Amino acid sequence: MLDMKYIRANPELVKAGAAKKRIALDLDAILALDERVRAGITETDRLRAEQKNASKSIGAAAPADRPRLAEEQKAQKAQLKEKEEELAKLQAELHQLLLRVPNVPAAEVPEGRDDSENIEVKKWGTPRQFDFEPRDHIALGEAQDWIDVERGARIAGSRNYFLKGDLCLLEGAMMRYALELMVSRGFTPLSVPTLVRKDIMVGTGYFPGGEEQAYRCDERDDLCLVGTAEVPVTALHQDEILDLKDLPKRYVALSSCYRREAGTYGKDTRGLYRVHQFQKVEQVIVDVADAQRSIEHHHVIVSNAEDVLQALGLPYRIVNVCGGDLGAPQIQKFDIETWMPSRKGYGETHSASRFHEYQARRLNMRYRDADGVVRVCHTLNNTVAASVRMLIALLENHQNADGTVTLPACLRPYMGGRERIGKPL
RNA sequence: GGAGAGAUGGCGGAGUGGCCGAUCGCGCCGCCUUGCUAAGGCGGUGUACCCGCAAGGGUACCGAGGGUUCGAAUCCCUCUCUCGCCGCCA
Repeated sequence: MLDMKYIRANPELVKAGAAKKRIALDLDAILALDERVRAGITETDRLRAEQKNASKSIGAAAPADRPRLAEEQKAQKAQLKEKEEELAKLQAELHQLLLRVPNVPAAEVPEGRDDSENIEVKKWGTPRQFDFEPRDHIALGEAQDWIDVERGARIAGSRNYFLKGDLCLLEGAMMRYALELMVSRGFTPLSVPTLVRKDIMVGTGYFPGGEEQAYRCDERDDLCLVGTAEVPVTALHQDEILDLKDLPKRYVALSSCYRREAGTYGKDTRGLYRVHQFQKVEQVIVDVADAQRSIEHHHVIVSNAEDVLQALGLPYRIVNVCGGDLGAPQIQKFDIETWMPSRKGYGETHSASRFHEYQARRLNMRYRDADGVVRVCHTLNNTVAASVRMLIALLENHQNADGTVTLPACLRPYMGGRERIGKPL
């Protein structure tokens, strides 16, 4: 959420930002409503002050006079109540509108309508030239009895799966490697709730707007399944005023992630590219409101992810996500796409976002700066390693002609020291 | 799931209808006293919003939301959370 004061001071910037993101926004309606709200506040404050003074003088008056004076206050009270109700309604309306005002994208975000216009900013590694006919991860996984999508679907519907045997272990190995790498870099590991209250979904910017993508248990329990550990981790310090000396906060969390994938029928139906549930290690940074420091953190969290991919020996590219493909909350986003032979292309495995105070303001997460002034934090996050999508890349890129898969050195300690998995087919 | 106790400022802890945005203590900040240290004295010390060029003024907030009242931290209702007890489950 943007600060109303900022919007008032920079309406053209906000409008241009929404336009760059291709998000419809009637800012003038918001500005007009804001005027009415402020006038309402001034008015109710004045009436309340009168009311308070009158009450005080009743308390000070002779007891005999009090009933008469109290009687006279009743009309005032009714008027105040009416104004208050009117104001509360306007404020609620304004708040709802503000929740939908998109964050202003950075100047370095490219113009563009959709992901086809994202700009590649880096490429690492060379897609492997196979001297045999490579299998895709499903063919390989089923032949090795590593993947069972049929029973997954029977038990939980389409886009659900079982991982078995060494692939199950490999998933754990990759998660553990990613987690430990981040811990070695000073990130605090967290085990987090994956069911969160609806206001946390609002606080992190997923609601309103993303309701269709979330599994919801809120009818009975007001809880939603998170699509990423970003949600509980970013919200960890909700409603807190943090000490400057404790910033930045660096967290890493492994969690299950749940996505409804509404509106993707017929898209990526083969294999495990698009699934309803997966494991992910996520990194989150909370720091002071300093644009330059946010940019530095952004680079760091991207390079953390790059280090994982490089250690895994997976070719990837980084794209600077264009305005039209950017979500409402982000200032800027870099997606990392990993080479997947079966797609004959790069598939998104990481998403590094910079928010400035958009999330922190909604979460009411602040800190006291060196001058003692309370300010709203900045937040960022990025994937470290995402299961299934990166398992696809691992299996497909590192497969051998005989159907075995060579393990990257960094994962071997987590796989009993083995160099490869799978039986010759 | 059942019966109970509690929730006040950074912390501790008063406060049972008007003099309470809240005594006091600790902590913290500033100044002062005192060779140093220890100790002491004085003053200050929440968040948000509105009006104002500013100085300043105003409003709200005592877990959350409603209610009673001219007036609520204080009375009533609902909810949440915390703590310990019983039951159930792991």
